Parts: sequence; structure tokens; C-alpha cells
Amino acid sequence: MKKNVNSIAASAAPSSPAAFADVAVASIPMHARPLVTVDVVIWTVLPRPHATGFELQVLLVRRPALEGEPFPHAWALPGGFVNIDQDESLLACAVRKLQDKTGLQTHHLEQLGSWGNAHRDPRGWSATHVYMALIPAPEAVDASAQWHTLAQVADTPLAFDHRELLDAALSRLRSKVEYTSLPAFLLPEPFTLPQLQQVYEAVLGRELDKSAFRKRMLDSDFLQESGPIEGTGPRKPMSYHIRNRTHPTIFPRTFRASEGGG
Amino acid sequence: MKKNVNSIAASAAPSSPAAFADVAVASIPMHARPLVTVDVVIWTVLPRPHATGFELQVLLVRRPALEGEPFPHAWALPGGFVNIDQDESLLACAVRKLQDKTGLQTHHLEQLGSWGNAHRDPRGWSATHVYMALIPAPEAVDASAQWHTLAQVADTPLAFDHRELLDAALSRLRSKVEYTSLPAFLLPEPFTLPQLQQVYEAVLGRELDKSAFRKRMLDSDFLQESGPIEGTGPRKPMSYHIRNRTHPTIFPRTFRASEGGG
DNA sequence: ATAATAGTGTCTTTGAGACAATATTGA
DNA sequence: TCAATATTGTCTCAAAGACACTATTAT
Repeated sequence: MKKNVNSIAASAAPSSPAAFADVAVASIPMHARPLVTVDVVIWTVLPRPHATGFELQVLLVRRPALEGEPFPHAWALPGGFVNIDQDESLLACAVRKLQDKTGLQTHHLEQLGSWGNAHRDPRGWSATHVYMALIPAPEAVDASAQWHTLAQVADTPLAFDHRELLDAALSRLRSKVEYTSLPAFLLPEPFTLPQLQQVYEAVLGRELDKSAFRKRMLDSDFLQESGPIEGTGPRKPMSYHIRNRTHPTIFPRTFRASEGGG
Repeated sequence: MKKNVNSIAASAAPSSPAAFADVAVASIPMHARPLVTVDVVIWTVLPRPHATGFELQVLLVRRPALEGEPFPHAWALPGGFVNIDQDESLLACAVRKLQDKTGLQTHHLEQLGSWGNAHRDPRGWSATHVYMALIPAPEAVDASAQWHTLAQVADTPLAFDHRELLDAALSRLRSKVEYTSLPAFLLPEPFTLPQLQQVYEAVLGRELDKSAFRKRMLDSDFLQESGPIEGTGPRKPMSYHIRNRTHPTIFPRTFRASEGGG
């Protein structure tokens, strides 16, 4: 006869003291619980130095070098343990970490997924909940944090499995950029269509056709005109605001649909 | 001065005994850890009784009615606590639960995301990692489990926040069905194109154009002919196998791209 | 032959890609 | 006027939608 999955725990041999919950309830597992953390992949774009266009950047923090801390001094994604006394939910925990590092509150934040196994943290079985944030570059970031380009991060060892988490975030970002207005969340408003196209190109790592790009953006009606603005050349471009910041717009096709790509 | 997020835990007031990890490490949080569970949304299709076509079904299990168990006797998604002695990873835990309930091992299983907050489980702060499986209807399922149609589940109270998890899974499933070959994983092989179209229609809840459907399926080349087979009418339809079961095929456009939909 | 299901062909539509042409404005 | 950027227009193409048409086979 099969056991009910919810009581398997109770039949396992206790491997550590049982009294680690505030309330003793029969159905709570007797064995040790995983470590639970939240990590946030924070993206922005910064102007490319000595050149035109933008460059995609990710925010990393230095791991502390204290006794017992794994990966001392290594670069890592901002994150840390869920504090069940302080954090009402996983999302609230991610919002708190974003706020801690960037001072920003109300920007695009979505969950990427969770990674959990016995080996990713030397301190024990650990599960992390990964969120991805898209923000306009803030004036300053926390002293422990620093923006990194993809080229820089490729040359940098990262703590834990954060390389894998970052790769997954980049993959998700690029995939969504093919058919949504997400990159608009990386720019301060108002912005121009040439700027927005440069952001798309920075994220995708390839150039886009100007005419097709403008048709897509304007036809989908997610932008609101905000008057001419100073551009990078003599002719003043139109500037735009995002009509609805709560959700990105979904376009009916991907770029380069004919070449396939997920 | 801002605290490092990874040591916030150490500065919080301990609310329960500290010695609940096998190894005492300075950087491990002193407060209680969340409960960690895995839930699996298992989808299949079954022939519609007294009618043509298929109906989408989700597998639910009865909650135990033991002392201290929340939501006694309610229907719930299959799942339970992660056992760090038994489960190497979250995915392995989901595979185990799928195997327990259906006897199936090697089918499409993807992570949906995680849900965690202070209130979803009366036993304490809890985070669940939700997976979604697509399987051909098995001969039999575990005695505690039962298939439910969407109509049935709409009339059924579900344990915890499982209604929300199920809604998210349905939403993800429908969204992916618009542009991938995922529904093929719901049928036993070999199957016919009319059958596959009926599955698409069952999941999407609307009819599709036969000609456009067949063009899409055959042009994308993810099916391999497997000889004529007995169909539901006098003319014998061609049957097909899936060329590559490891990944669904991604189509270049969604169905009804012009109507937008996410 | 007929009915019922399986499968194909043709025309239209939508929206992207290529790329040329036009518009604006400071120097 | 010229250079540099911004914006628009035209033609092509891929793939979906509508819907009519042909093919196969048990009765």
C-alpha cells in the first residue's frame, strides 16, 4: 500500500531535534527543513561609454568575508534568507531586497522560478526563489553592489549556482523581449523610439530593422506621445510614456519569427 | 548603514531553538525556517463520454483526515514536504510524487514557479514549488487520487491555495498550447491528427480550423508517420509518433495571433 | 451510391523584413 | 546647403484563417 505523500515525513527517522517549530503539529515533518532564500536578478541598461547605444547590465553584490560564510568576497546575486518574521511572502522578500540595493520600489518584478537541491549551498539542502527585476538605471546603488556587463560577468566567478540562475534569467529576458514591450521598463521615461530600439538591440545582441520596429511599437498602442525631446542628433525625436506600467504589452509575433527560437 | 542581506538573519531575535541544523554555521539564520513543499499539477485528456473529442482532466488527491492535518478530506494537488534525506532536488521530489500517484516516470514535467507566504498553510510560513506534468492517461492511478474535469474542479473546494495554483497552471498550459506542440504529450502514441486537434481544442476550449491546424503540425516536422490506424470513421487516418519527446516544438506564431492573448 | 470521416487547395489577411525615400533641424 | 538623425512608404514574404473541394472506405 502506498503511503500518503504528506505523511512520508512522519515515518522517516528523525535526523535532528524535533522541536524547531513554534507549534508542535502532528503532520509537520520531523526531519530538518531546507534553507530557504530569495535571489533577485536586477537588470538595467547604461549608456555605452565612448559609443552610441546602451549596454545591458546586471547588479551583483560582494559576498561577506565573515567566518562561516560560503564563497567569501565572491560576486553574487542580491539575495538572502527568507525571514519569516519580517517577510509576509516571497514576493515581499524580493521587493525588500530590491529596495535595499537600489532604493527602488515600484518596478517590473517577476518570478523566474526556484532552484533547490542538496548541493548548491555548502551549509545544507537549500532552495532559492529567483525573481527578475527590470529597472531604469538609478542614480546610485548600495555600496556593496555594482553593475556588471555580460562581458564582465562572463569573466567573473559567481557564488553558489548563481551563474546558472543568471543564465536562466538572461534566457528568459531575451525570450520575452522577442514578443513583449519589457525593454521599455529598462528606460527612464519619457524616452524616444530610437532609444527604445537601442535597448531592444542591447538585450537581444543583434540589430533590428527600424521600420518594422517602429510599426510594431506604434501599432500596438502601448506608448503615449509626450512631446518632442532632445535626441542624439539635430532632429528632435518624439518622446513617449508607457500607457500601462503594470503589464508589458504582448506583440502578436516574435521578431524574426521565420528563424524560430524559443 | 545598510546590512548585508545575507546576515540580516543573524541579527534578528531568535524565536525558536537554534540547534536545528546538523552543522552549526555562523551564517545560518537563527530564526525558524519556512515549511518547504512540492506540488504537482498533473494534466491528461480522457475521451468525452457519450460524445466525440476529449476532455482536459487534472489529478487531485484527498487530504488525510488525521489529527493535526489541515483541510481534512479536502481535494488537493498531489504533493507534500520535501524530504532532504530522500530528495536530491526539487525536481527529483516532483518526479517522485508523479511516480507515486500515476506510476509514470518519463514524461513532460516543467516548473511553474513557487508560492510562499505566512498564511497559505495553517501550520506555519510555507513555500511550495509547483510543477506541471503532461501525461497520456494511465491505466490506473493511486487509490487516493482521482481525475477531475475543469467543470468538476470548479465546484470543488480545494485545500490551501491550490485553486490559485491550479488556475496558474491552466493559464500557463493554455498560453503554451497556443504556440507549442505540448498537447501531443497528453496522448498515447501513436495518435492521429484529428485526435491531436481534438486535444488542442479541449485544452483551449475553442475550435480550430482543420486546414490551418494540419499545415502547422506537418510543416513543423515534429511528427513522424507511423502508418494508417483505425479512426472514428470509415476512412483510416494516418498515425504519428513524436520525433523528439524531450522538448516540445515551438511554432513561429500563436493561433489567432491577430486577436492578441497572453 | 451514400454517409462519414480524412485530407488538400485556394484565396485572403496580418504583420514582419528589406530597403529606399522623405522630413527636420543645427551648424 | 549639408550632415545627421528621425520618420514614412513600398514591396515582399511567411504563416494563419476561411472555406470549398477531393479522397477513402464501411455499409
